[in-house]
Order: sequence, then structure tokens, then C-alpha cells
Amino acid sequence: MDRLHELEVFVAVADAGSFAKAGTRLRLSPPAVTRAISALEDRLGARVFNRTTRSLTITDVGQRFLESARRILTDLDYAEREAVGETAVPNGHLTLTASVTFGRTALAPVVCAFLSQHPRVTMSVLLLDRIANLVEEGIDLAVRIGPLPDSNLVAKKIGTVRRILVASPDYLARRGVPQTPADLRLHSMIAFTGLMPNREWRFLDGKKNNSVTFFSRLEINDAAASIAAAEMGDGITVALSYMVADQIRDGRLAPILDNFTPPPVPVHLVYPQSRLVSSKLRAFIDFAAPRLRATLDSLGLPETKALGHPAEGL
Amino acid sequence: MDRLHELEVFVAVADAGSFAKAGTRLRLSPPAVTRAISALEDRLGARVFNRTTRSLTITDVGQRFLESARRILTDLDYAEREAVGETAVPNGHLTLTASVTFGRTALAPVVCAFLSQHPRVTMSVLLLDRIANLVEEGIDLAVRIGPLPDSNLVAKKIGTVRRILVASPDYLARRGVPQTPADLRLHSMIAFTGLMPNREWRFLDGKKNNSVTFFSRLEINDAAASIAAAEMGDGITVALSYMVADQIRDGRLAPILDNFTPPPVPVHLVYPQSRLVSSKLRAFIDFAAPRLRATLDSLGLPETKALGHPAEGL
DNA sequence: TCCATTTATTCCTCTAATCGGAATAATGAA
DNA sequence: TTCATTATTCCGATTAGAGGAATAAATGGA
Repeated sequence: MDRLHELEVFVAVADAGSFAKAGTRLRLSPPAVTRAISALEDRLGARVFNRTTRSLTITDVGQRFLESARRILTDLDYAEREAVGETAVPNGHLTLTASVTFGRTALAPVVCAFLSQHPRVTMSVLLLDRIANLVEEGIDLAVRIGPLPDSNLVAKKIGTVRRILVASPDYLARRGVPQTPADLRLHSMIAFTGLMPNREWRFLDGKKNNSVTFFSRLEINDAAASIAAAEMGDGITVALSYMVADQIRDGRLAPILDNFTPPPVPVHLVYPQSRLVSSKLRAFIDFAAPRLRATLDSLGLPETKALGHPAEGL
Repeated sequence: MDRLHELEVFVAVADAGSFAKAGTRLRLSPPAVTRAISALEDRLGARVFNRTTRSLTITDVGQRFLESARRILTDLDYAEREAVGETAVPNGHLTLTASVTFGRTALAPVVCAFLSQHPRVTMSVLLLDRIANLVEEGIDLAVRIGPLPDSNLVAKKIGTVRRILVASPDYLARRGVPQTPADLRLHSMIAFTGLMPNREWRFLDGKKNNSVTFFSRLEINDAAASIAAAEMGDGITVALSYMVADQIRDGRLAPILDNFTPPPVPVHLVYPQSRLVSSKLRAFIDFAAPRLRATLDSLGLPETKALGHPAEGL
């Protein structure tokens, strides 16, 4: 077994406080974690952890070894990068996460372009419609849409996205185009709960925040499904602008009530705070930020200051 | 691949100056050495050695990495030993060498006893009838019989062995027992060239060195074969006392001219000089020295000061 | 006190990695 | 120019390590 792998697993278990969490962080199966720790313990001839199914404590041997293991892993990483000096190219693995639709539409092309320029980097891209815990899940970088809660993550803002109402031309031909937000009460609304909870459309009326509530005949928690339903003429839904860029361009959906939208929400790249951001992560951020900014700009109006009610983050 | 294995191979190649020598030292096949260096170079994204079939130079990248690699290997070894602290047991691999017959008769039982007391140690025992180069061949310890040439090896003397003349009782009944060294001229001599080159028997006559030359009808360079020939009644041969201890005890050979033997030759444990003798090597030396000393004592007269002509070493 | 859930470990099968031998090609020395 | 040595590649065989499933144990909550 790769002895450095053993050390990596050992440090991860010590940091995570359990085999299971360390496995999640390192994307290893439970037996793989057990195997690595057992191999280390065999070589040391001593236990490094005392553990049961629900508790884990580090032993004296483990405590003494832990600092050395960290240092050795850091030293090797540094030595390898120092050895190749100024000619170093970013290499290694990066794990990213984003929402499913953002990942598909905006992030994937940027990742592919980055990988073609950096053949020594490998990536995992996790498209999730939940807020991942970066540290616990061993994720290097996330794209976060919406206001950020306080945390010790580093955030780099790359733009905003607008929340817009859309409907199919066929629907609008049948039912008329709403002229005011109040008109929405007369329409079939497809309530995507991720962006319009409580059947309420909040918007800026000039500089004033306003909202209108409505009855929705369809309430759904999946963005793609709500957009598909709107395309089929079932009603009006809300989407983030990038989610429907293709459909708008192709004429399958039309934006409505453009002057009555909520303020745009920010989009950030976020990553765990660290004294040393790895070169590959730095390289990706520097590569991706302007490209994602351009993507966001082309998919919506230029960035404006966010005012008023914060949206639920994705 | 075990990344530390890559570092170990890398350091060994740098020290040895060739893949082939490093492979010999580490007991790896040529492809295994190539594979380890290639894996390291793939991970660094740069060559560490420029090499042809007959030359090898370290690159700038390799030079920068070499010191780090050494330090990391040393740090890990130390960290593992420190972590387990006072409860540490010797562990790891030791490579020993000795002559074939000494290995079989005297060393093997000691090695087995040591291994049964130290289950965390593994050993390779190389029984060779040539003088191995410890550093080049990655050998931790050798048993050397005979005077030692100057070297930077550390030597610990554990005893002496006598060179004795032996013949079978049947031969002696047929041809008579030689009473003086000069009588050897009248006998059939089996000249084992390793111990009696130039058909000459050198011996101490009181305090004076003396010698007798003779015609030998059989000259052979293999100790076992010459002893076997003597057992068959073909003549008188010379042997180191431990080589024929069993035969003498069993009455299959008898020593002759005991008062006219050359001075005993020393037996040493030798190992490369190093600032830190590994705990497993230290443990083996401490374990083996008294036992081998006892073995040598029981197989021959007590240790006496070596005087006169040095024997060829084995 | 009991039960359900979670987690560490073990077993098994499959896949991938690494082994060494043989062959090849290249290099340097005689 | 030839030959011996050495680094590399290829191939088949063996071993290692993966993850899934099952198991057992421990813990927390009811």
C-alpha cells in the first residue's frame, strides 16, 4: 500500500473525528479507510486510534505521530513543487461543486477548457442541489448562488444572476401577457419552491420592494421540471436567467414582467480558508473567474447592486 | 505505487550512479527500478535523471528534489520510531551475508532464534563464497572470516576459527598418521585452494612460523567438495574447524598434526559505518555476537592471539 | 430496558497494479 | 567494428487493493 496514502488517511481521520467522515472527505469507501489505518498500525506495531462504532480517540502513539505525518505530507508536497520550480504546472486533483443546472450550463465548459490547458490536473465535479459542507466533504471549491451566510470560507464574487418569470409563447397567446405583477393572480403559476417559496413573487417596483401572492396549480421543487412544464405551456414559472438562456434564445420561453423582478443575486466562488491555496486551485480560480463572469454577463443584465430581499441560496 | 518506494529508489539510484547498481542494492529487478523512477518523473512532470545505457546524470529538478527526498525518508523513519517510543520493537528488513558453510552451520540457527524473538524483523541471508561489497549490494551485515583489509566498515570481532588438517580414519589406517609436517610430502593431499594456496601448509612450530610444500593429486576450490573427498578416504585436506565439526564429532574425519597449525583467523561482524545504526541492526548484533562467539568457542579452541601469516579471508 | 440506527470490520469477488523474465535497442569501450 | 552492458518495453502471471454486501457492535433515543 502507498504509505503516504496511509498518512493521508490517518490525518484525515484525526481531523474528521471518524472513519466515516474521513472516508467521505477523501472519497474512499469504509473498507478502504479501515484498510489504510490498519496498514499503518501494522507498520507502527501500535494502535493510532481507539475506536468503536460511534466514538474515536487518538492514542498517545497516534498523537505523537500526527504532527510528523502532517509535516511529512506537507514537506513532500512542497518538495515536489519546489523541485520543478518555475516550470511547475498545476497538477493534482480538484473537487468542485455547483448546482446541477449551473454546473451543466456554465461550469462544465469552463472546466473542460481548464483541463485541456492543464493536462496534469484532474477534477471531480459534484452537481448537487443542496448546500455541501466543503470541509467535511473534501471539496476544494463551490459555486454559490445567493447571499452567503457567515462562514470562514473565502468568497470571490464573479457576478450575479437575475430571477425572471418566463412562459411559453403558446401559453401567452392563449392567456395574454401579464402587464403588472398583480396580473399574476389571474394566471397559472408553476411555483418552483426553490426560488419562489410561499407562492409569492417579490420584486422591485422602482426602488420599492413589493410582492404579490398567488394561487399555484403546480408546486415543484425541481428547477428543470418546472422549466419543462412552462415550456409545455402549463403556466408561468420563475427561473434563474442562466437556467433558461437557451430556451429564451430559441424562442421556447419568453421572459415577462422584466421591470418587476427582484434584485439579482450574487454568484461567488467559495473555498476553505487556508494559509496556502494550492497552485492548482489558484490556477483554476484565476482561469474560471473571468470566464464565468463573462458567461453570467452574457446570460443576463450587467451586474447591479443587490438590494432588498435575499433569495434562498443554491 | 508506493510513493515512498519511489523516493527510496530515487535516492538509491542517485547514490549508486546507475539503475543497475541501485537495483542490486535494493534487490529490485531492472524493470522495477525503471518503473519507480518513471512513476516519480510522471508525478513531478519532469525528469530527475538523464540517462543512457551507460551514463546517468541527475537533472536540476532531481538535484533539488534529492535532499528533500532524503529528509522525508529519514523523517518518516524517525517519526515512526519516535511515535511508538519506548515500546518500539525492532522491525524492518535486514540483509546478512556469510560464507556458505558458516552460514549453514553457525549463522542460520542464530538468525532463526533472533527472528523468533523479533517477529517484526524480516531477513535475507546471502550465503556467498565471495567477498560482497556491502554498500554496493545493500547488505546490512556480513560475517567475515580472516584478517580484514582496511575499509570504512565497522568490525566487531566475535572469535576466531582454526585451520586444521583432517583425514578419514580409513585413510589414516591405510597410510599412517603423519607425525610431522614434513611427513605430508609422503601423503595424498587434497589442496583446497581457498585455504592452502600454492600447495603449501603453513604452521606455527612453537613460536616460529614454518611451512611445508607438497605435491597434491587433487586441487579443488570448493570446501564442501574437498571435505567430501577427504571423508571418502582420498587424502588429507585442510578445513576451518567449524566446517568439519560434525564430521569430527561423528568420527568420519580426524584432525591431525594439531600442534602444527597456523594461528587461528579472526571472525568479525562487519557493517557499514553510519551515524545511526538502525535499532534492528543493533538488536541483531547484540543478540548474535555472544551466540556466535559461543558457537565458535565450542567448535574450536578458545580464542588466541593471531600471529604469523594471515590466511586468505572468506 | 429495548430497539433502531450508525459505523467499524470482515469477507468476497473483480479489476488493476506490479512483478520479473525475455527481448530489444542503444551506448560505450576495446 | 564488434561485443558487452544497461535502460526500456512487452507480456504473462501473481498479488494487491478496490468496493459492495454482510456482520457485529455500540450508542442514543424512546
